[in-house]
Amino acid sequence: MNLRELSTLLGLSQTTVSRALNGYPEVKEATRLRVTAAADKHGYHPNTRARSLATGRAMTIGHVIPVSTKHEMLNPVFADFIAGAGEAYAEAGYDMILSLTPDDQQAGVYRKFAQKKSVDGIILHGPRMGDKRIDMLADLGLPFVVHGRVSDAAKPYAWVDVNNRRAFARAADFLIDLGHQRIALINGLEDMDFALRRREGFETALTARGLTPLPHLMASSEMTEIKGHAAAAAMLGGPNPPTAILTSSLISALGVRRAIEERGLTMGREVSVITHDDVLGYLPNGADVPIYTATKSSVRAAGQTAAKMLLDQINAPQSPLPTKLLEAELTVGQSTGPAPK
Amino acid sequence: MNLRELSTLLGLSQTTVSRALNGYPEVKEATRLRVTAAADKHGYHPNTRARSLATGRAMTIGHVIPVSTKHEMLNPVFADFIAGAGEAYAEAGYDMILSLTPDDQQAGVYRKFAQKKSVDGIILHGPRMGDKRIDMLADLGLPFVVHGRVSDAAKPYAWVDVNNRRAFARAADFLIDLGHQRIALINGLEDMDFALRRREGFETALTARGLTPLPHLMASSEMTEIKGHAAAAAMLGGPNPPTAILTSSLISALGVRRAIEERGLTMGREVSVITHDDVLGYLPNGADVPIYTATKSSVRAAGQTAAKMLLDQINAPQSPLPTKLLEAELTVGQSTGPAPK
DNA sequence: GGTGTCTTTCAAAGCGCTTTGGGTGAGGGG
DNA sequence: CCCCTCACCCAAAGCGCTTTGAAAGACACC
Repeated sequence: MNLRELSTLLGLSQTTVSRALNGYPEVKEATRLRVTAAADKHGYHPNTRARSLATGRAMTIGHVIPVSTKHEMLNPVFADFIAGAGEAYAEAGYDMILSLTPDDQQAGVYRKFAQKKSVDGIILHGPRMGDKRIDMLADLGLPFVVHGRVSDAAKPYAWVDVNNRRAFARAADFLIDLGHQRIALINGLEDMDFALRRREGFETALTARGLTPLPHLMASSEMTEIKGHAAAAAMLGGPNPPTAILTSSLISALGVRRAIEERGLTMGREVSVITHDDVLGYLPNGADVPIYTATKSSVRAAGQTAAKMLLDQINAPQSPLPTKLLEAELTVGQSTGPAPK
Repeated sequence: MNLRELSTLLGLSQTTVSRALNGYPEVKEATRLRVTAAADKHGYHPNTRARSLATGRAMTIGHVIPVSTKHEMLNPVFADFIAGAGEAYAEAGYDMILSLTPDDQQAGVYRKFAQKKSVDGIILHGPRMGDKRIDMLADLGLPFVVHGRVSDAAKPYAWVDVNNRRAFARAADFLIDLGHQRIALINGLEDMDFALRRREGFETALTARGLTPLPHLMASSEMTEIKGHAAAAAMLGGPNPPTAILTSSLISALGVRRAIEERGLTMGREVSVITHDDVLGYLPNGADVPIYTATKSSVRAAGQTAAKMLLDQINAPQSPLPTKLLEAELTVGQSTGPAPK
């Protein structure tokens, strides 16, 4: 069923039917009702491709997910972020197209998106230090919102980000208040912008309280159970082991806990652990009482606000570039306690 | 830059330019080179919407991801599956559109996809017992491939699935060979088709070897660390505790291990564990020597083959419906050992 | 009855591409 | 020299929709 068939069926012109369905005022209420009823009955939905060709709007948002060529790994937060964004799109009648792209082909993908006119806007994931994608996208004139920030971008841009610096500073402060002196940081890969900010927050808090960040108590690697375990095991087995550990993700924290228990220690007693928690649906941090003390910030919520911001940009291109800093909340669980005397 | 501009720039007709770019034989090799060079230089890519309107092919595949309305949870395997599928699409020049859809709105989404002509085919995720989506899609006449199977579908359909029954039977056999008698199953939610098959395989293997599957040693819940821990803790703390546990996912297995160690036991000695491992990128099971004995089957690879099957279906609609059963490999790690005397 | 103002409807153009159905000129055979 | 066949290129239709510009009808007012 297409517009022509529907209109001849109704004995009306395509114009009238189209206007009736799209809510234009030039059509009598009675006819509108007749039209919508018929459309419903025959399950008529306008052909997306024809419609976007005519309107110039794709009603589609592109997500470009970087796939590391080195590790072939997909950051598990994307799934939740996209779930959040998807809700916003569904509500606004937008579709989402996903492009898994190796690091080195990113630029081309954005250009193609712009030239093929297949999306009205883009969400940029996983920004890195000195990411050149931002300036490129700004030049393309395609609205976009970044999940995260790039510290040294030349042009202004729209973004949604967690206040990583403050979150990790607060977590460190909390541990220091508990009397901990040797605090370790098990961070994500520090070519990611968010990881850098976390370290900055961590170091700032320590020095502000008169402590010196110790190199042997700072690790940076992929955020997996294995790597978390390895880093923690090395630190706990080395000289001057930490009494507290800050971790960048719940998955690493699982490994850290394993390393602690392997040494016959108890998390929350001999060694305290605070983790950042992206609140992923399949990795709940405790049910009632949270197990891990954590800086919580829902990635899903971030996805939702990023999507809404992008849609706003698309509908009002002249408005100033929106930015949104999400604060993580520090929830206390059973993984922290006073420093052993 | 659009086709008209490009063609006047070259002093050729749109027809010739289009043909040159699309590899038709009616154009001299010299002109083709001239055309492609100009297209490259100006970064010309045909407008997707116009092209698909003209050809009738969307060059897009739809993935409908069910979002449980109850738990609001997104199965983490989707990310890896989609990464695999994405590779296949990128290679074939297809786009992927994602629709996160609450359970109860699935039907509508498929209908819309079909009517709006926005996709050429669909991949169906997370099939359940008695899933009605299959018959519906078959009626719509849109090519589709199911990730998983539906035991009681009325019509034939294309699918890719792991041989869950055999995988779990082999795992159980392996444990029985090691002398285990009280073997537990910590399964996923059993309204999912794959979970049911796993239980069938488990029970079949036990009875074939003269053992009786015990209700108190079979649990079924979401596959999270927390739930895995809870189920294992209950079993190990109850009467007639298991000496071996079969688990449906690596994430649950982490919880199971935690429960074991909490009781002062050692995984692989007092209690053996075998898990199914979907080989997710961010959850590697050991680096060199695998930690967990596991039935391994890469979800990413499944995504890739599913995507290829779908593209084949689209290009040759008359060919018989393809199906592909992937065998899981049983890799031995440190989490299993002979039954304690 | 003529004029003007709304309201309601329509015909047709246009979005950017592919594809059908020629057309033109060069080369070869009779 | 004429005709036929290729090789190469082009004009125009059509994909299904939105939107512009205009026409037709209804109504009121003078």
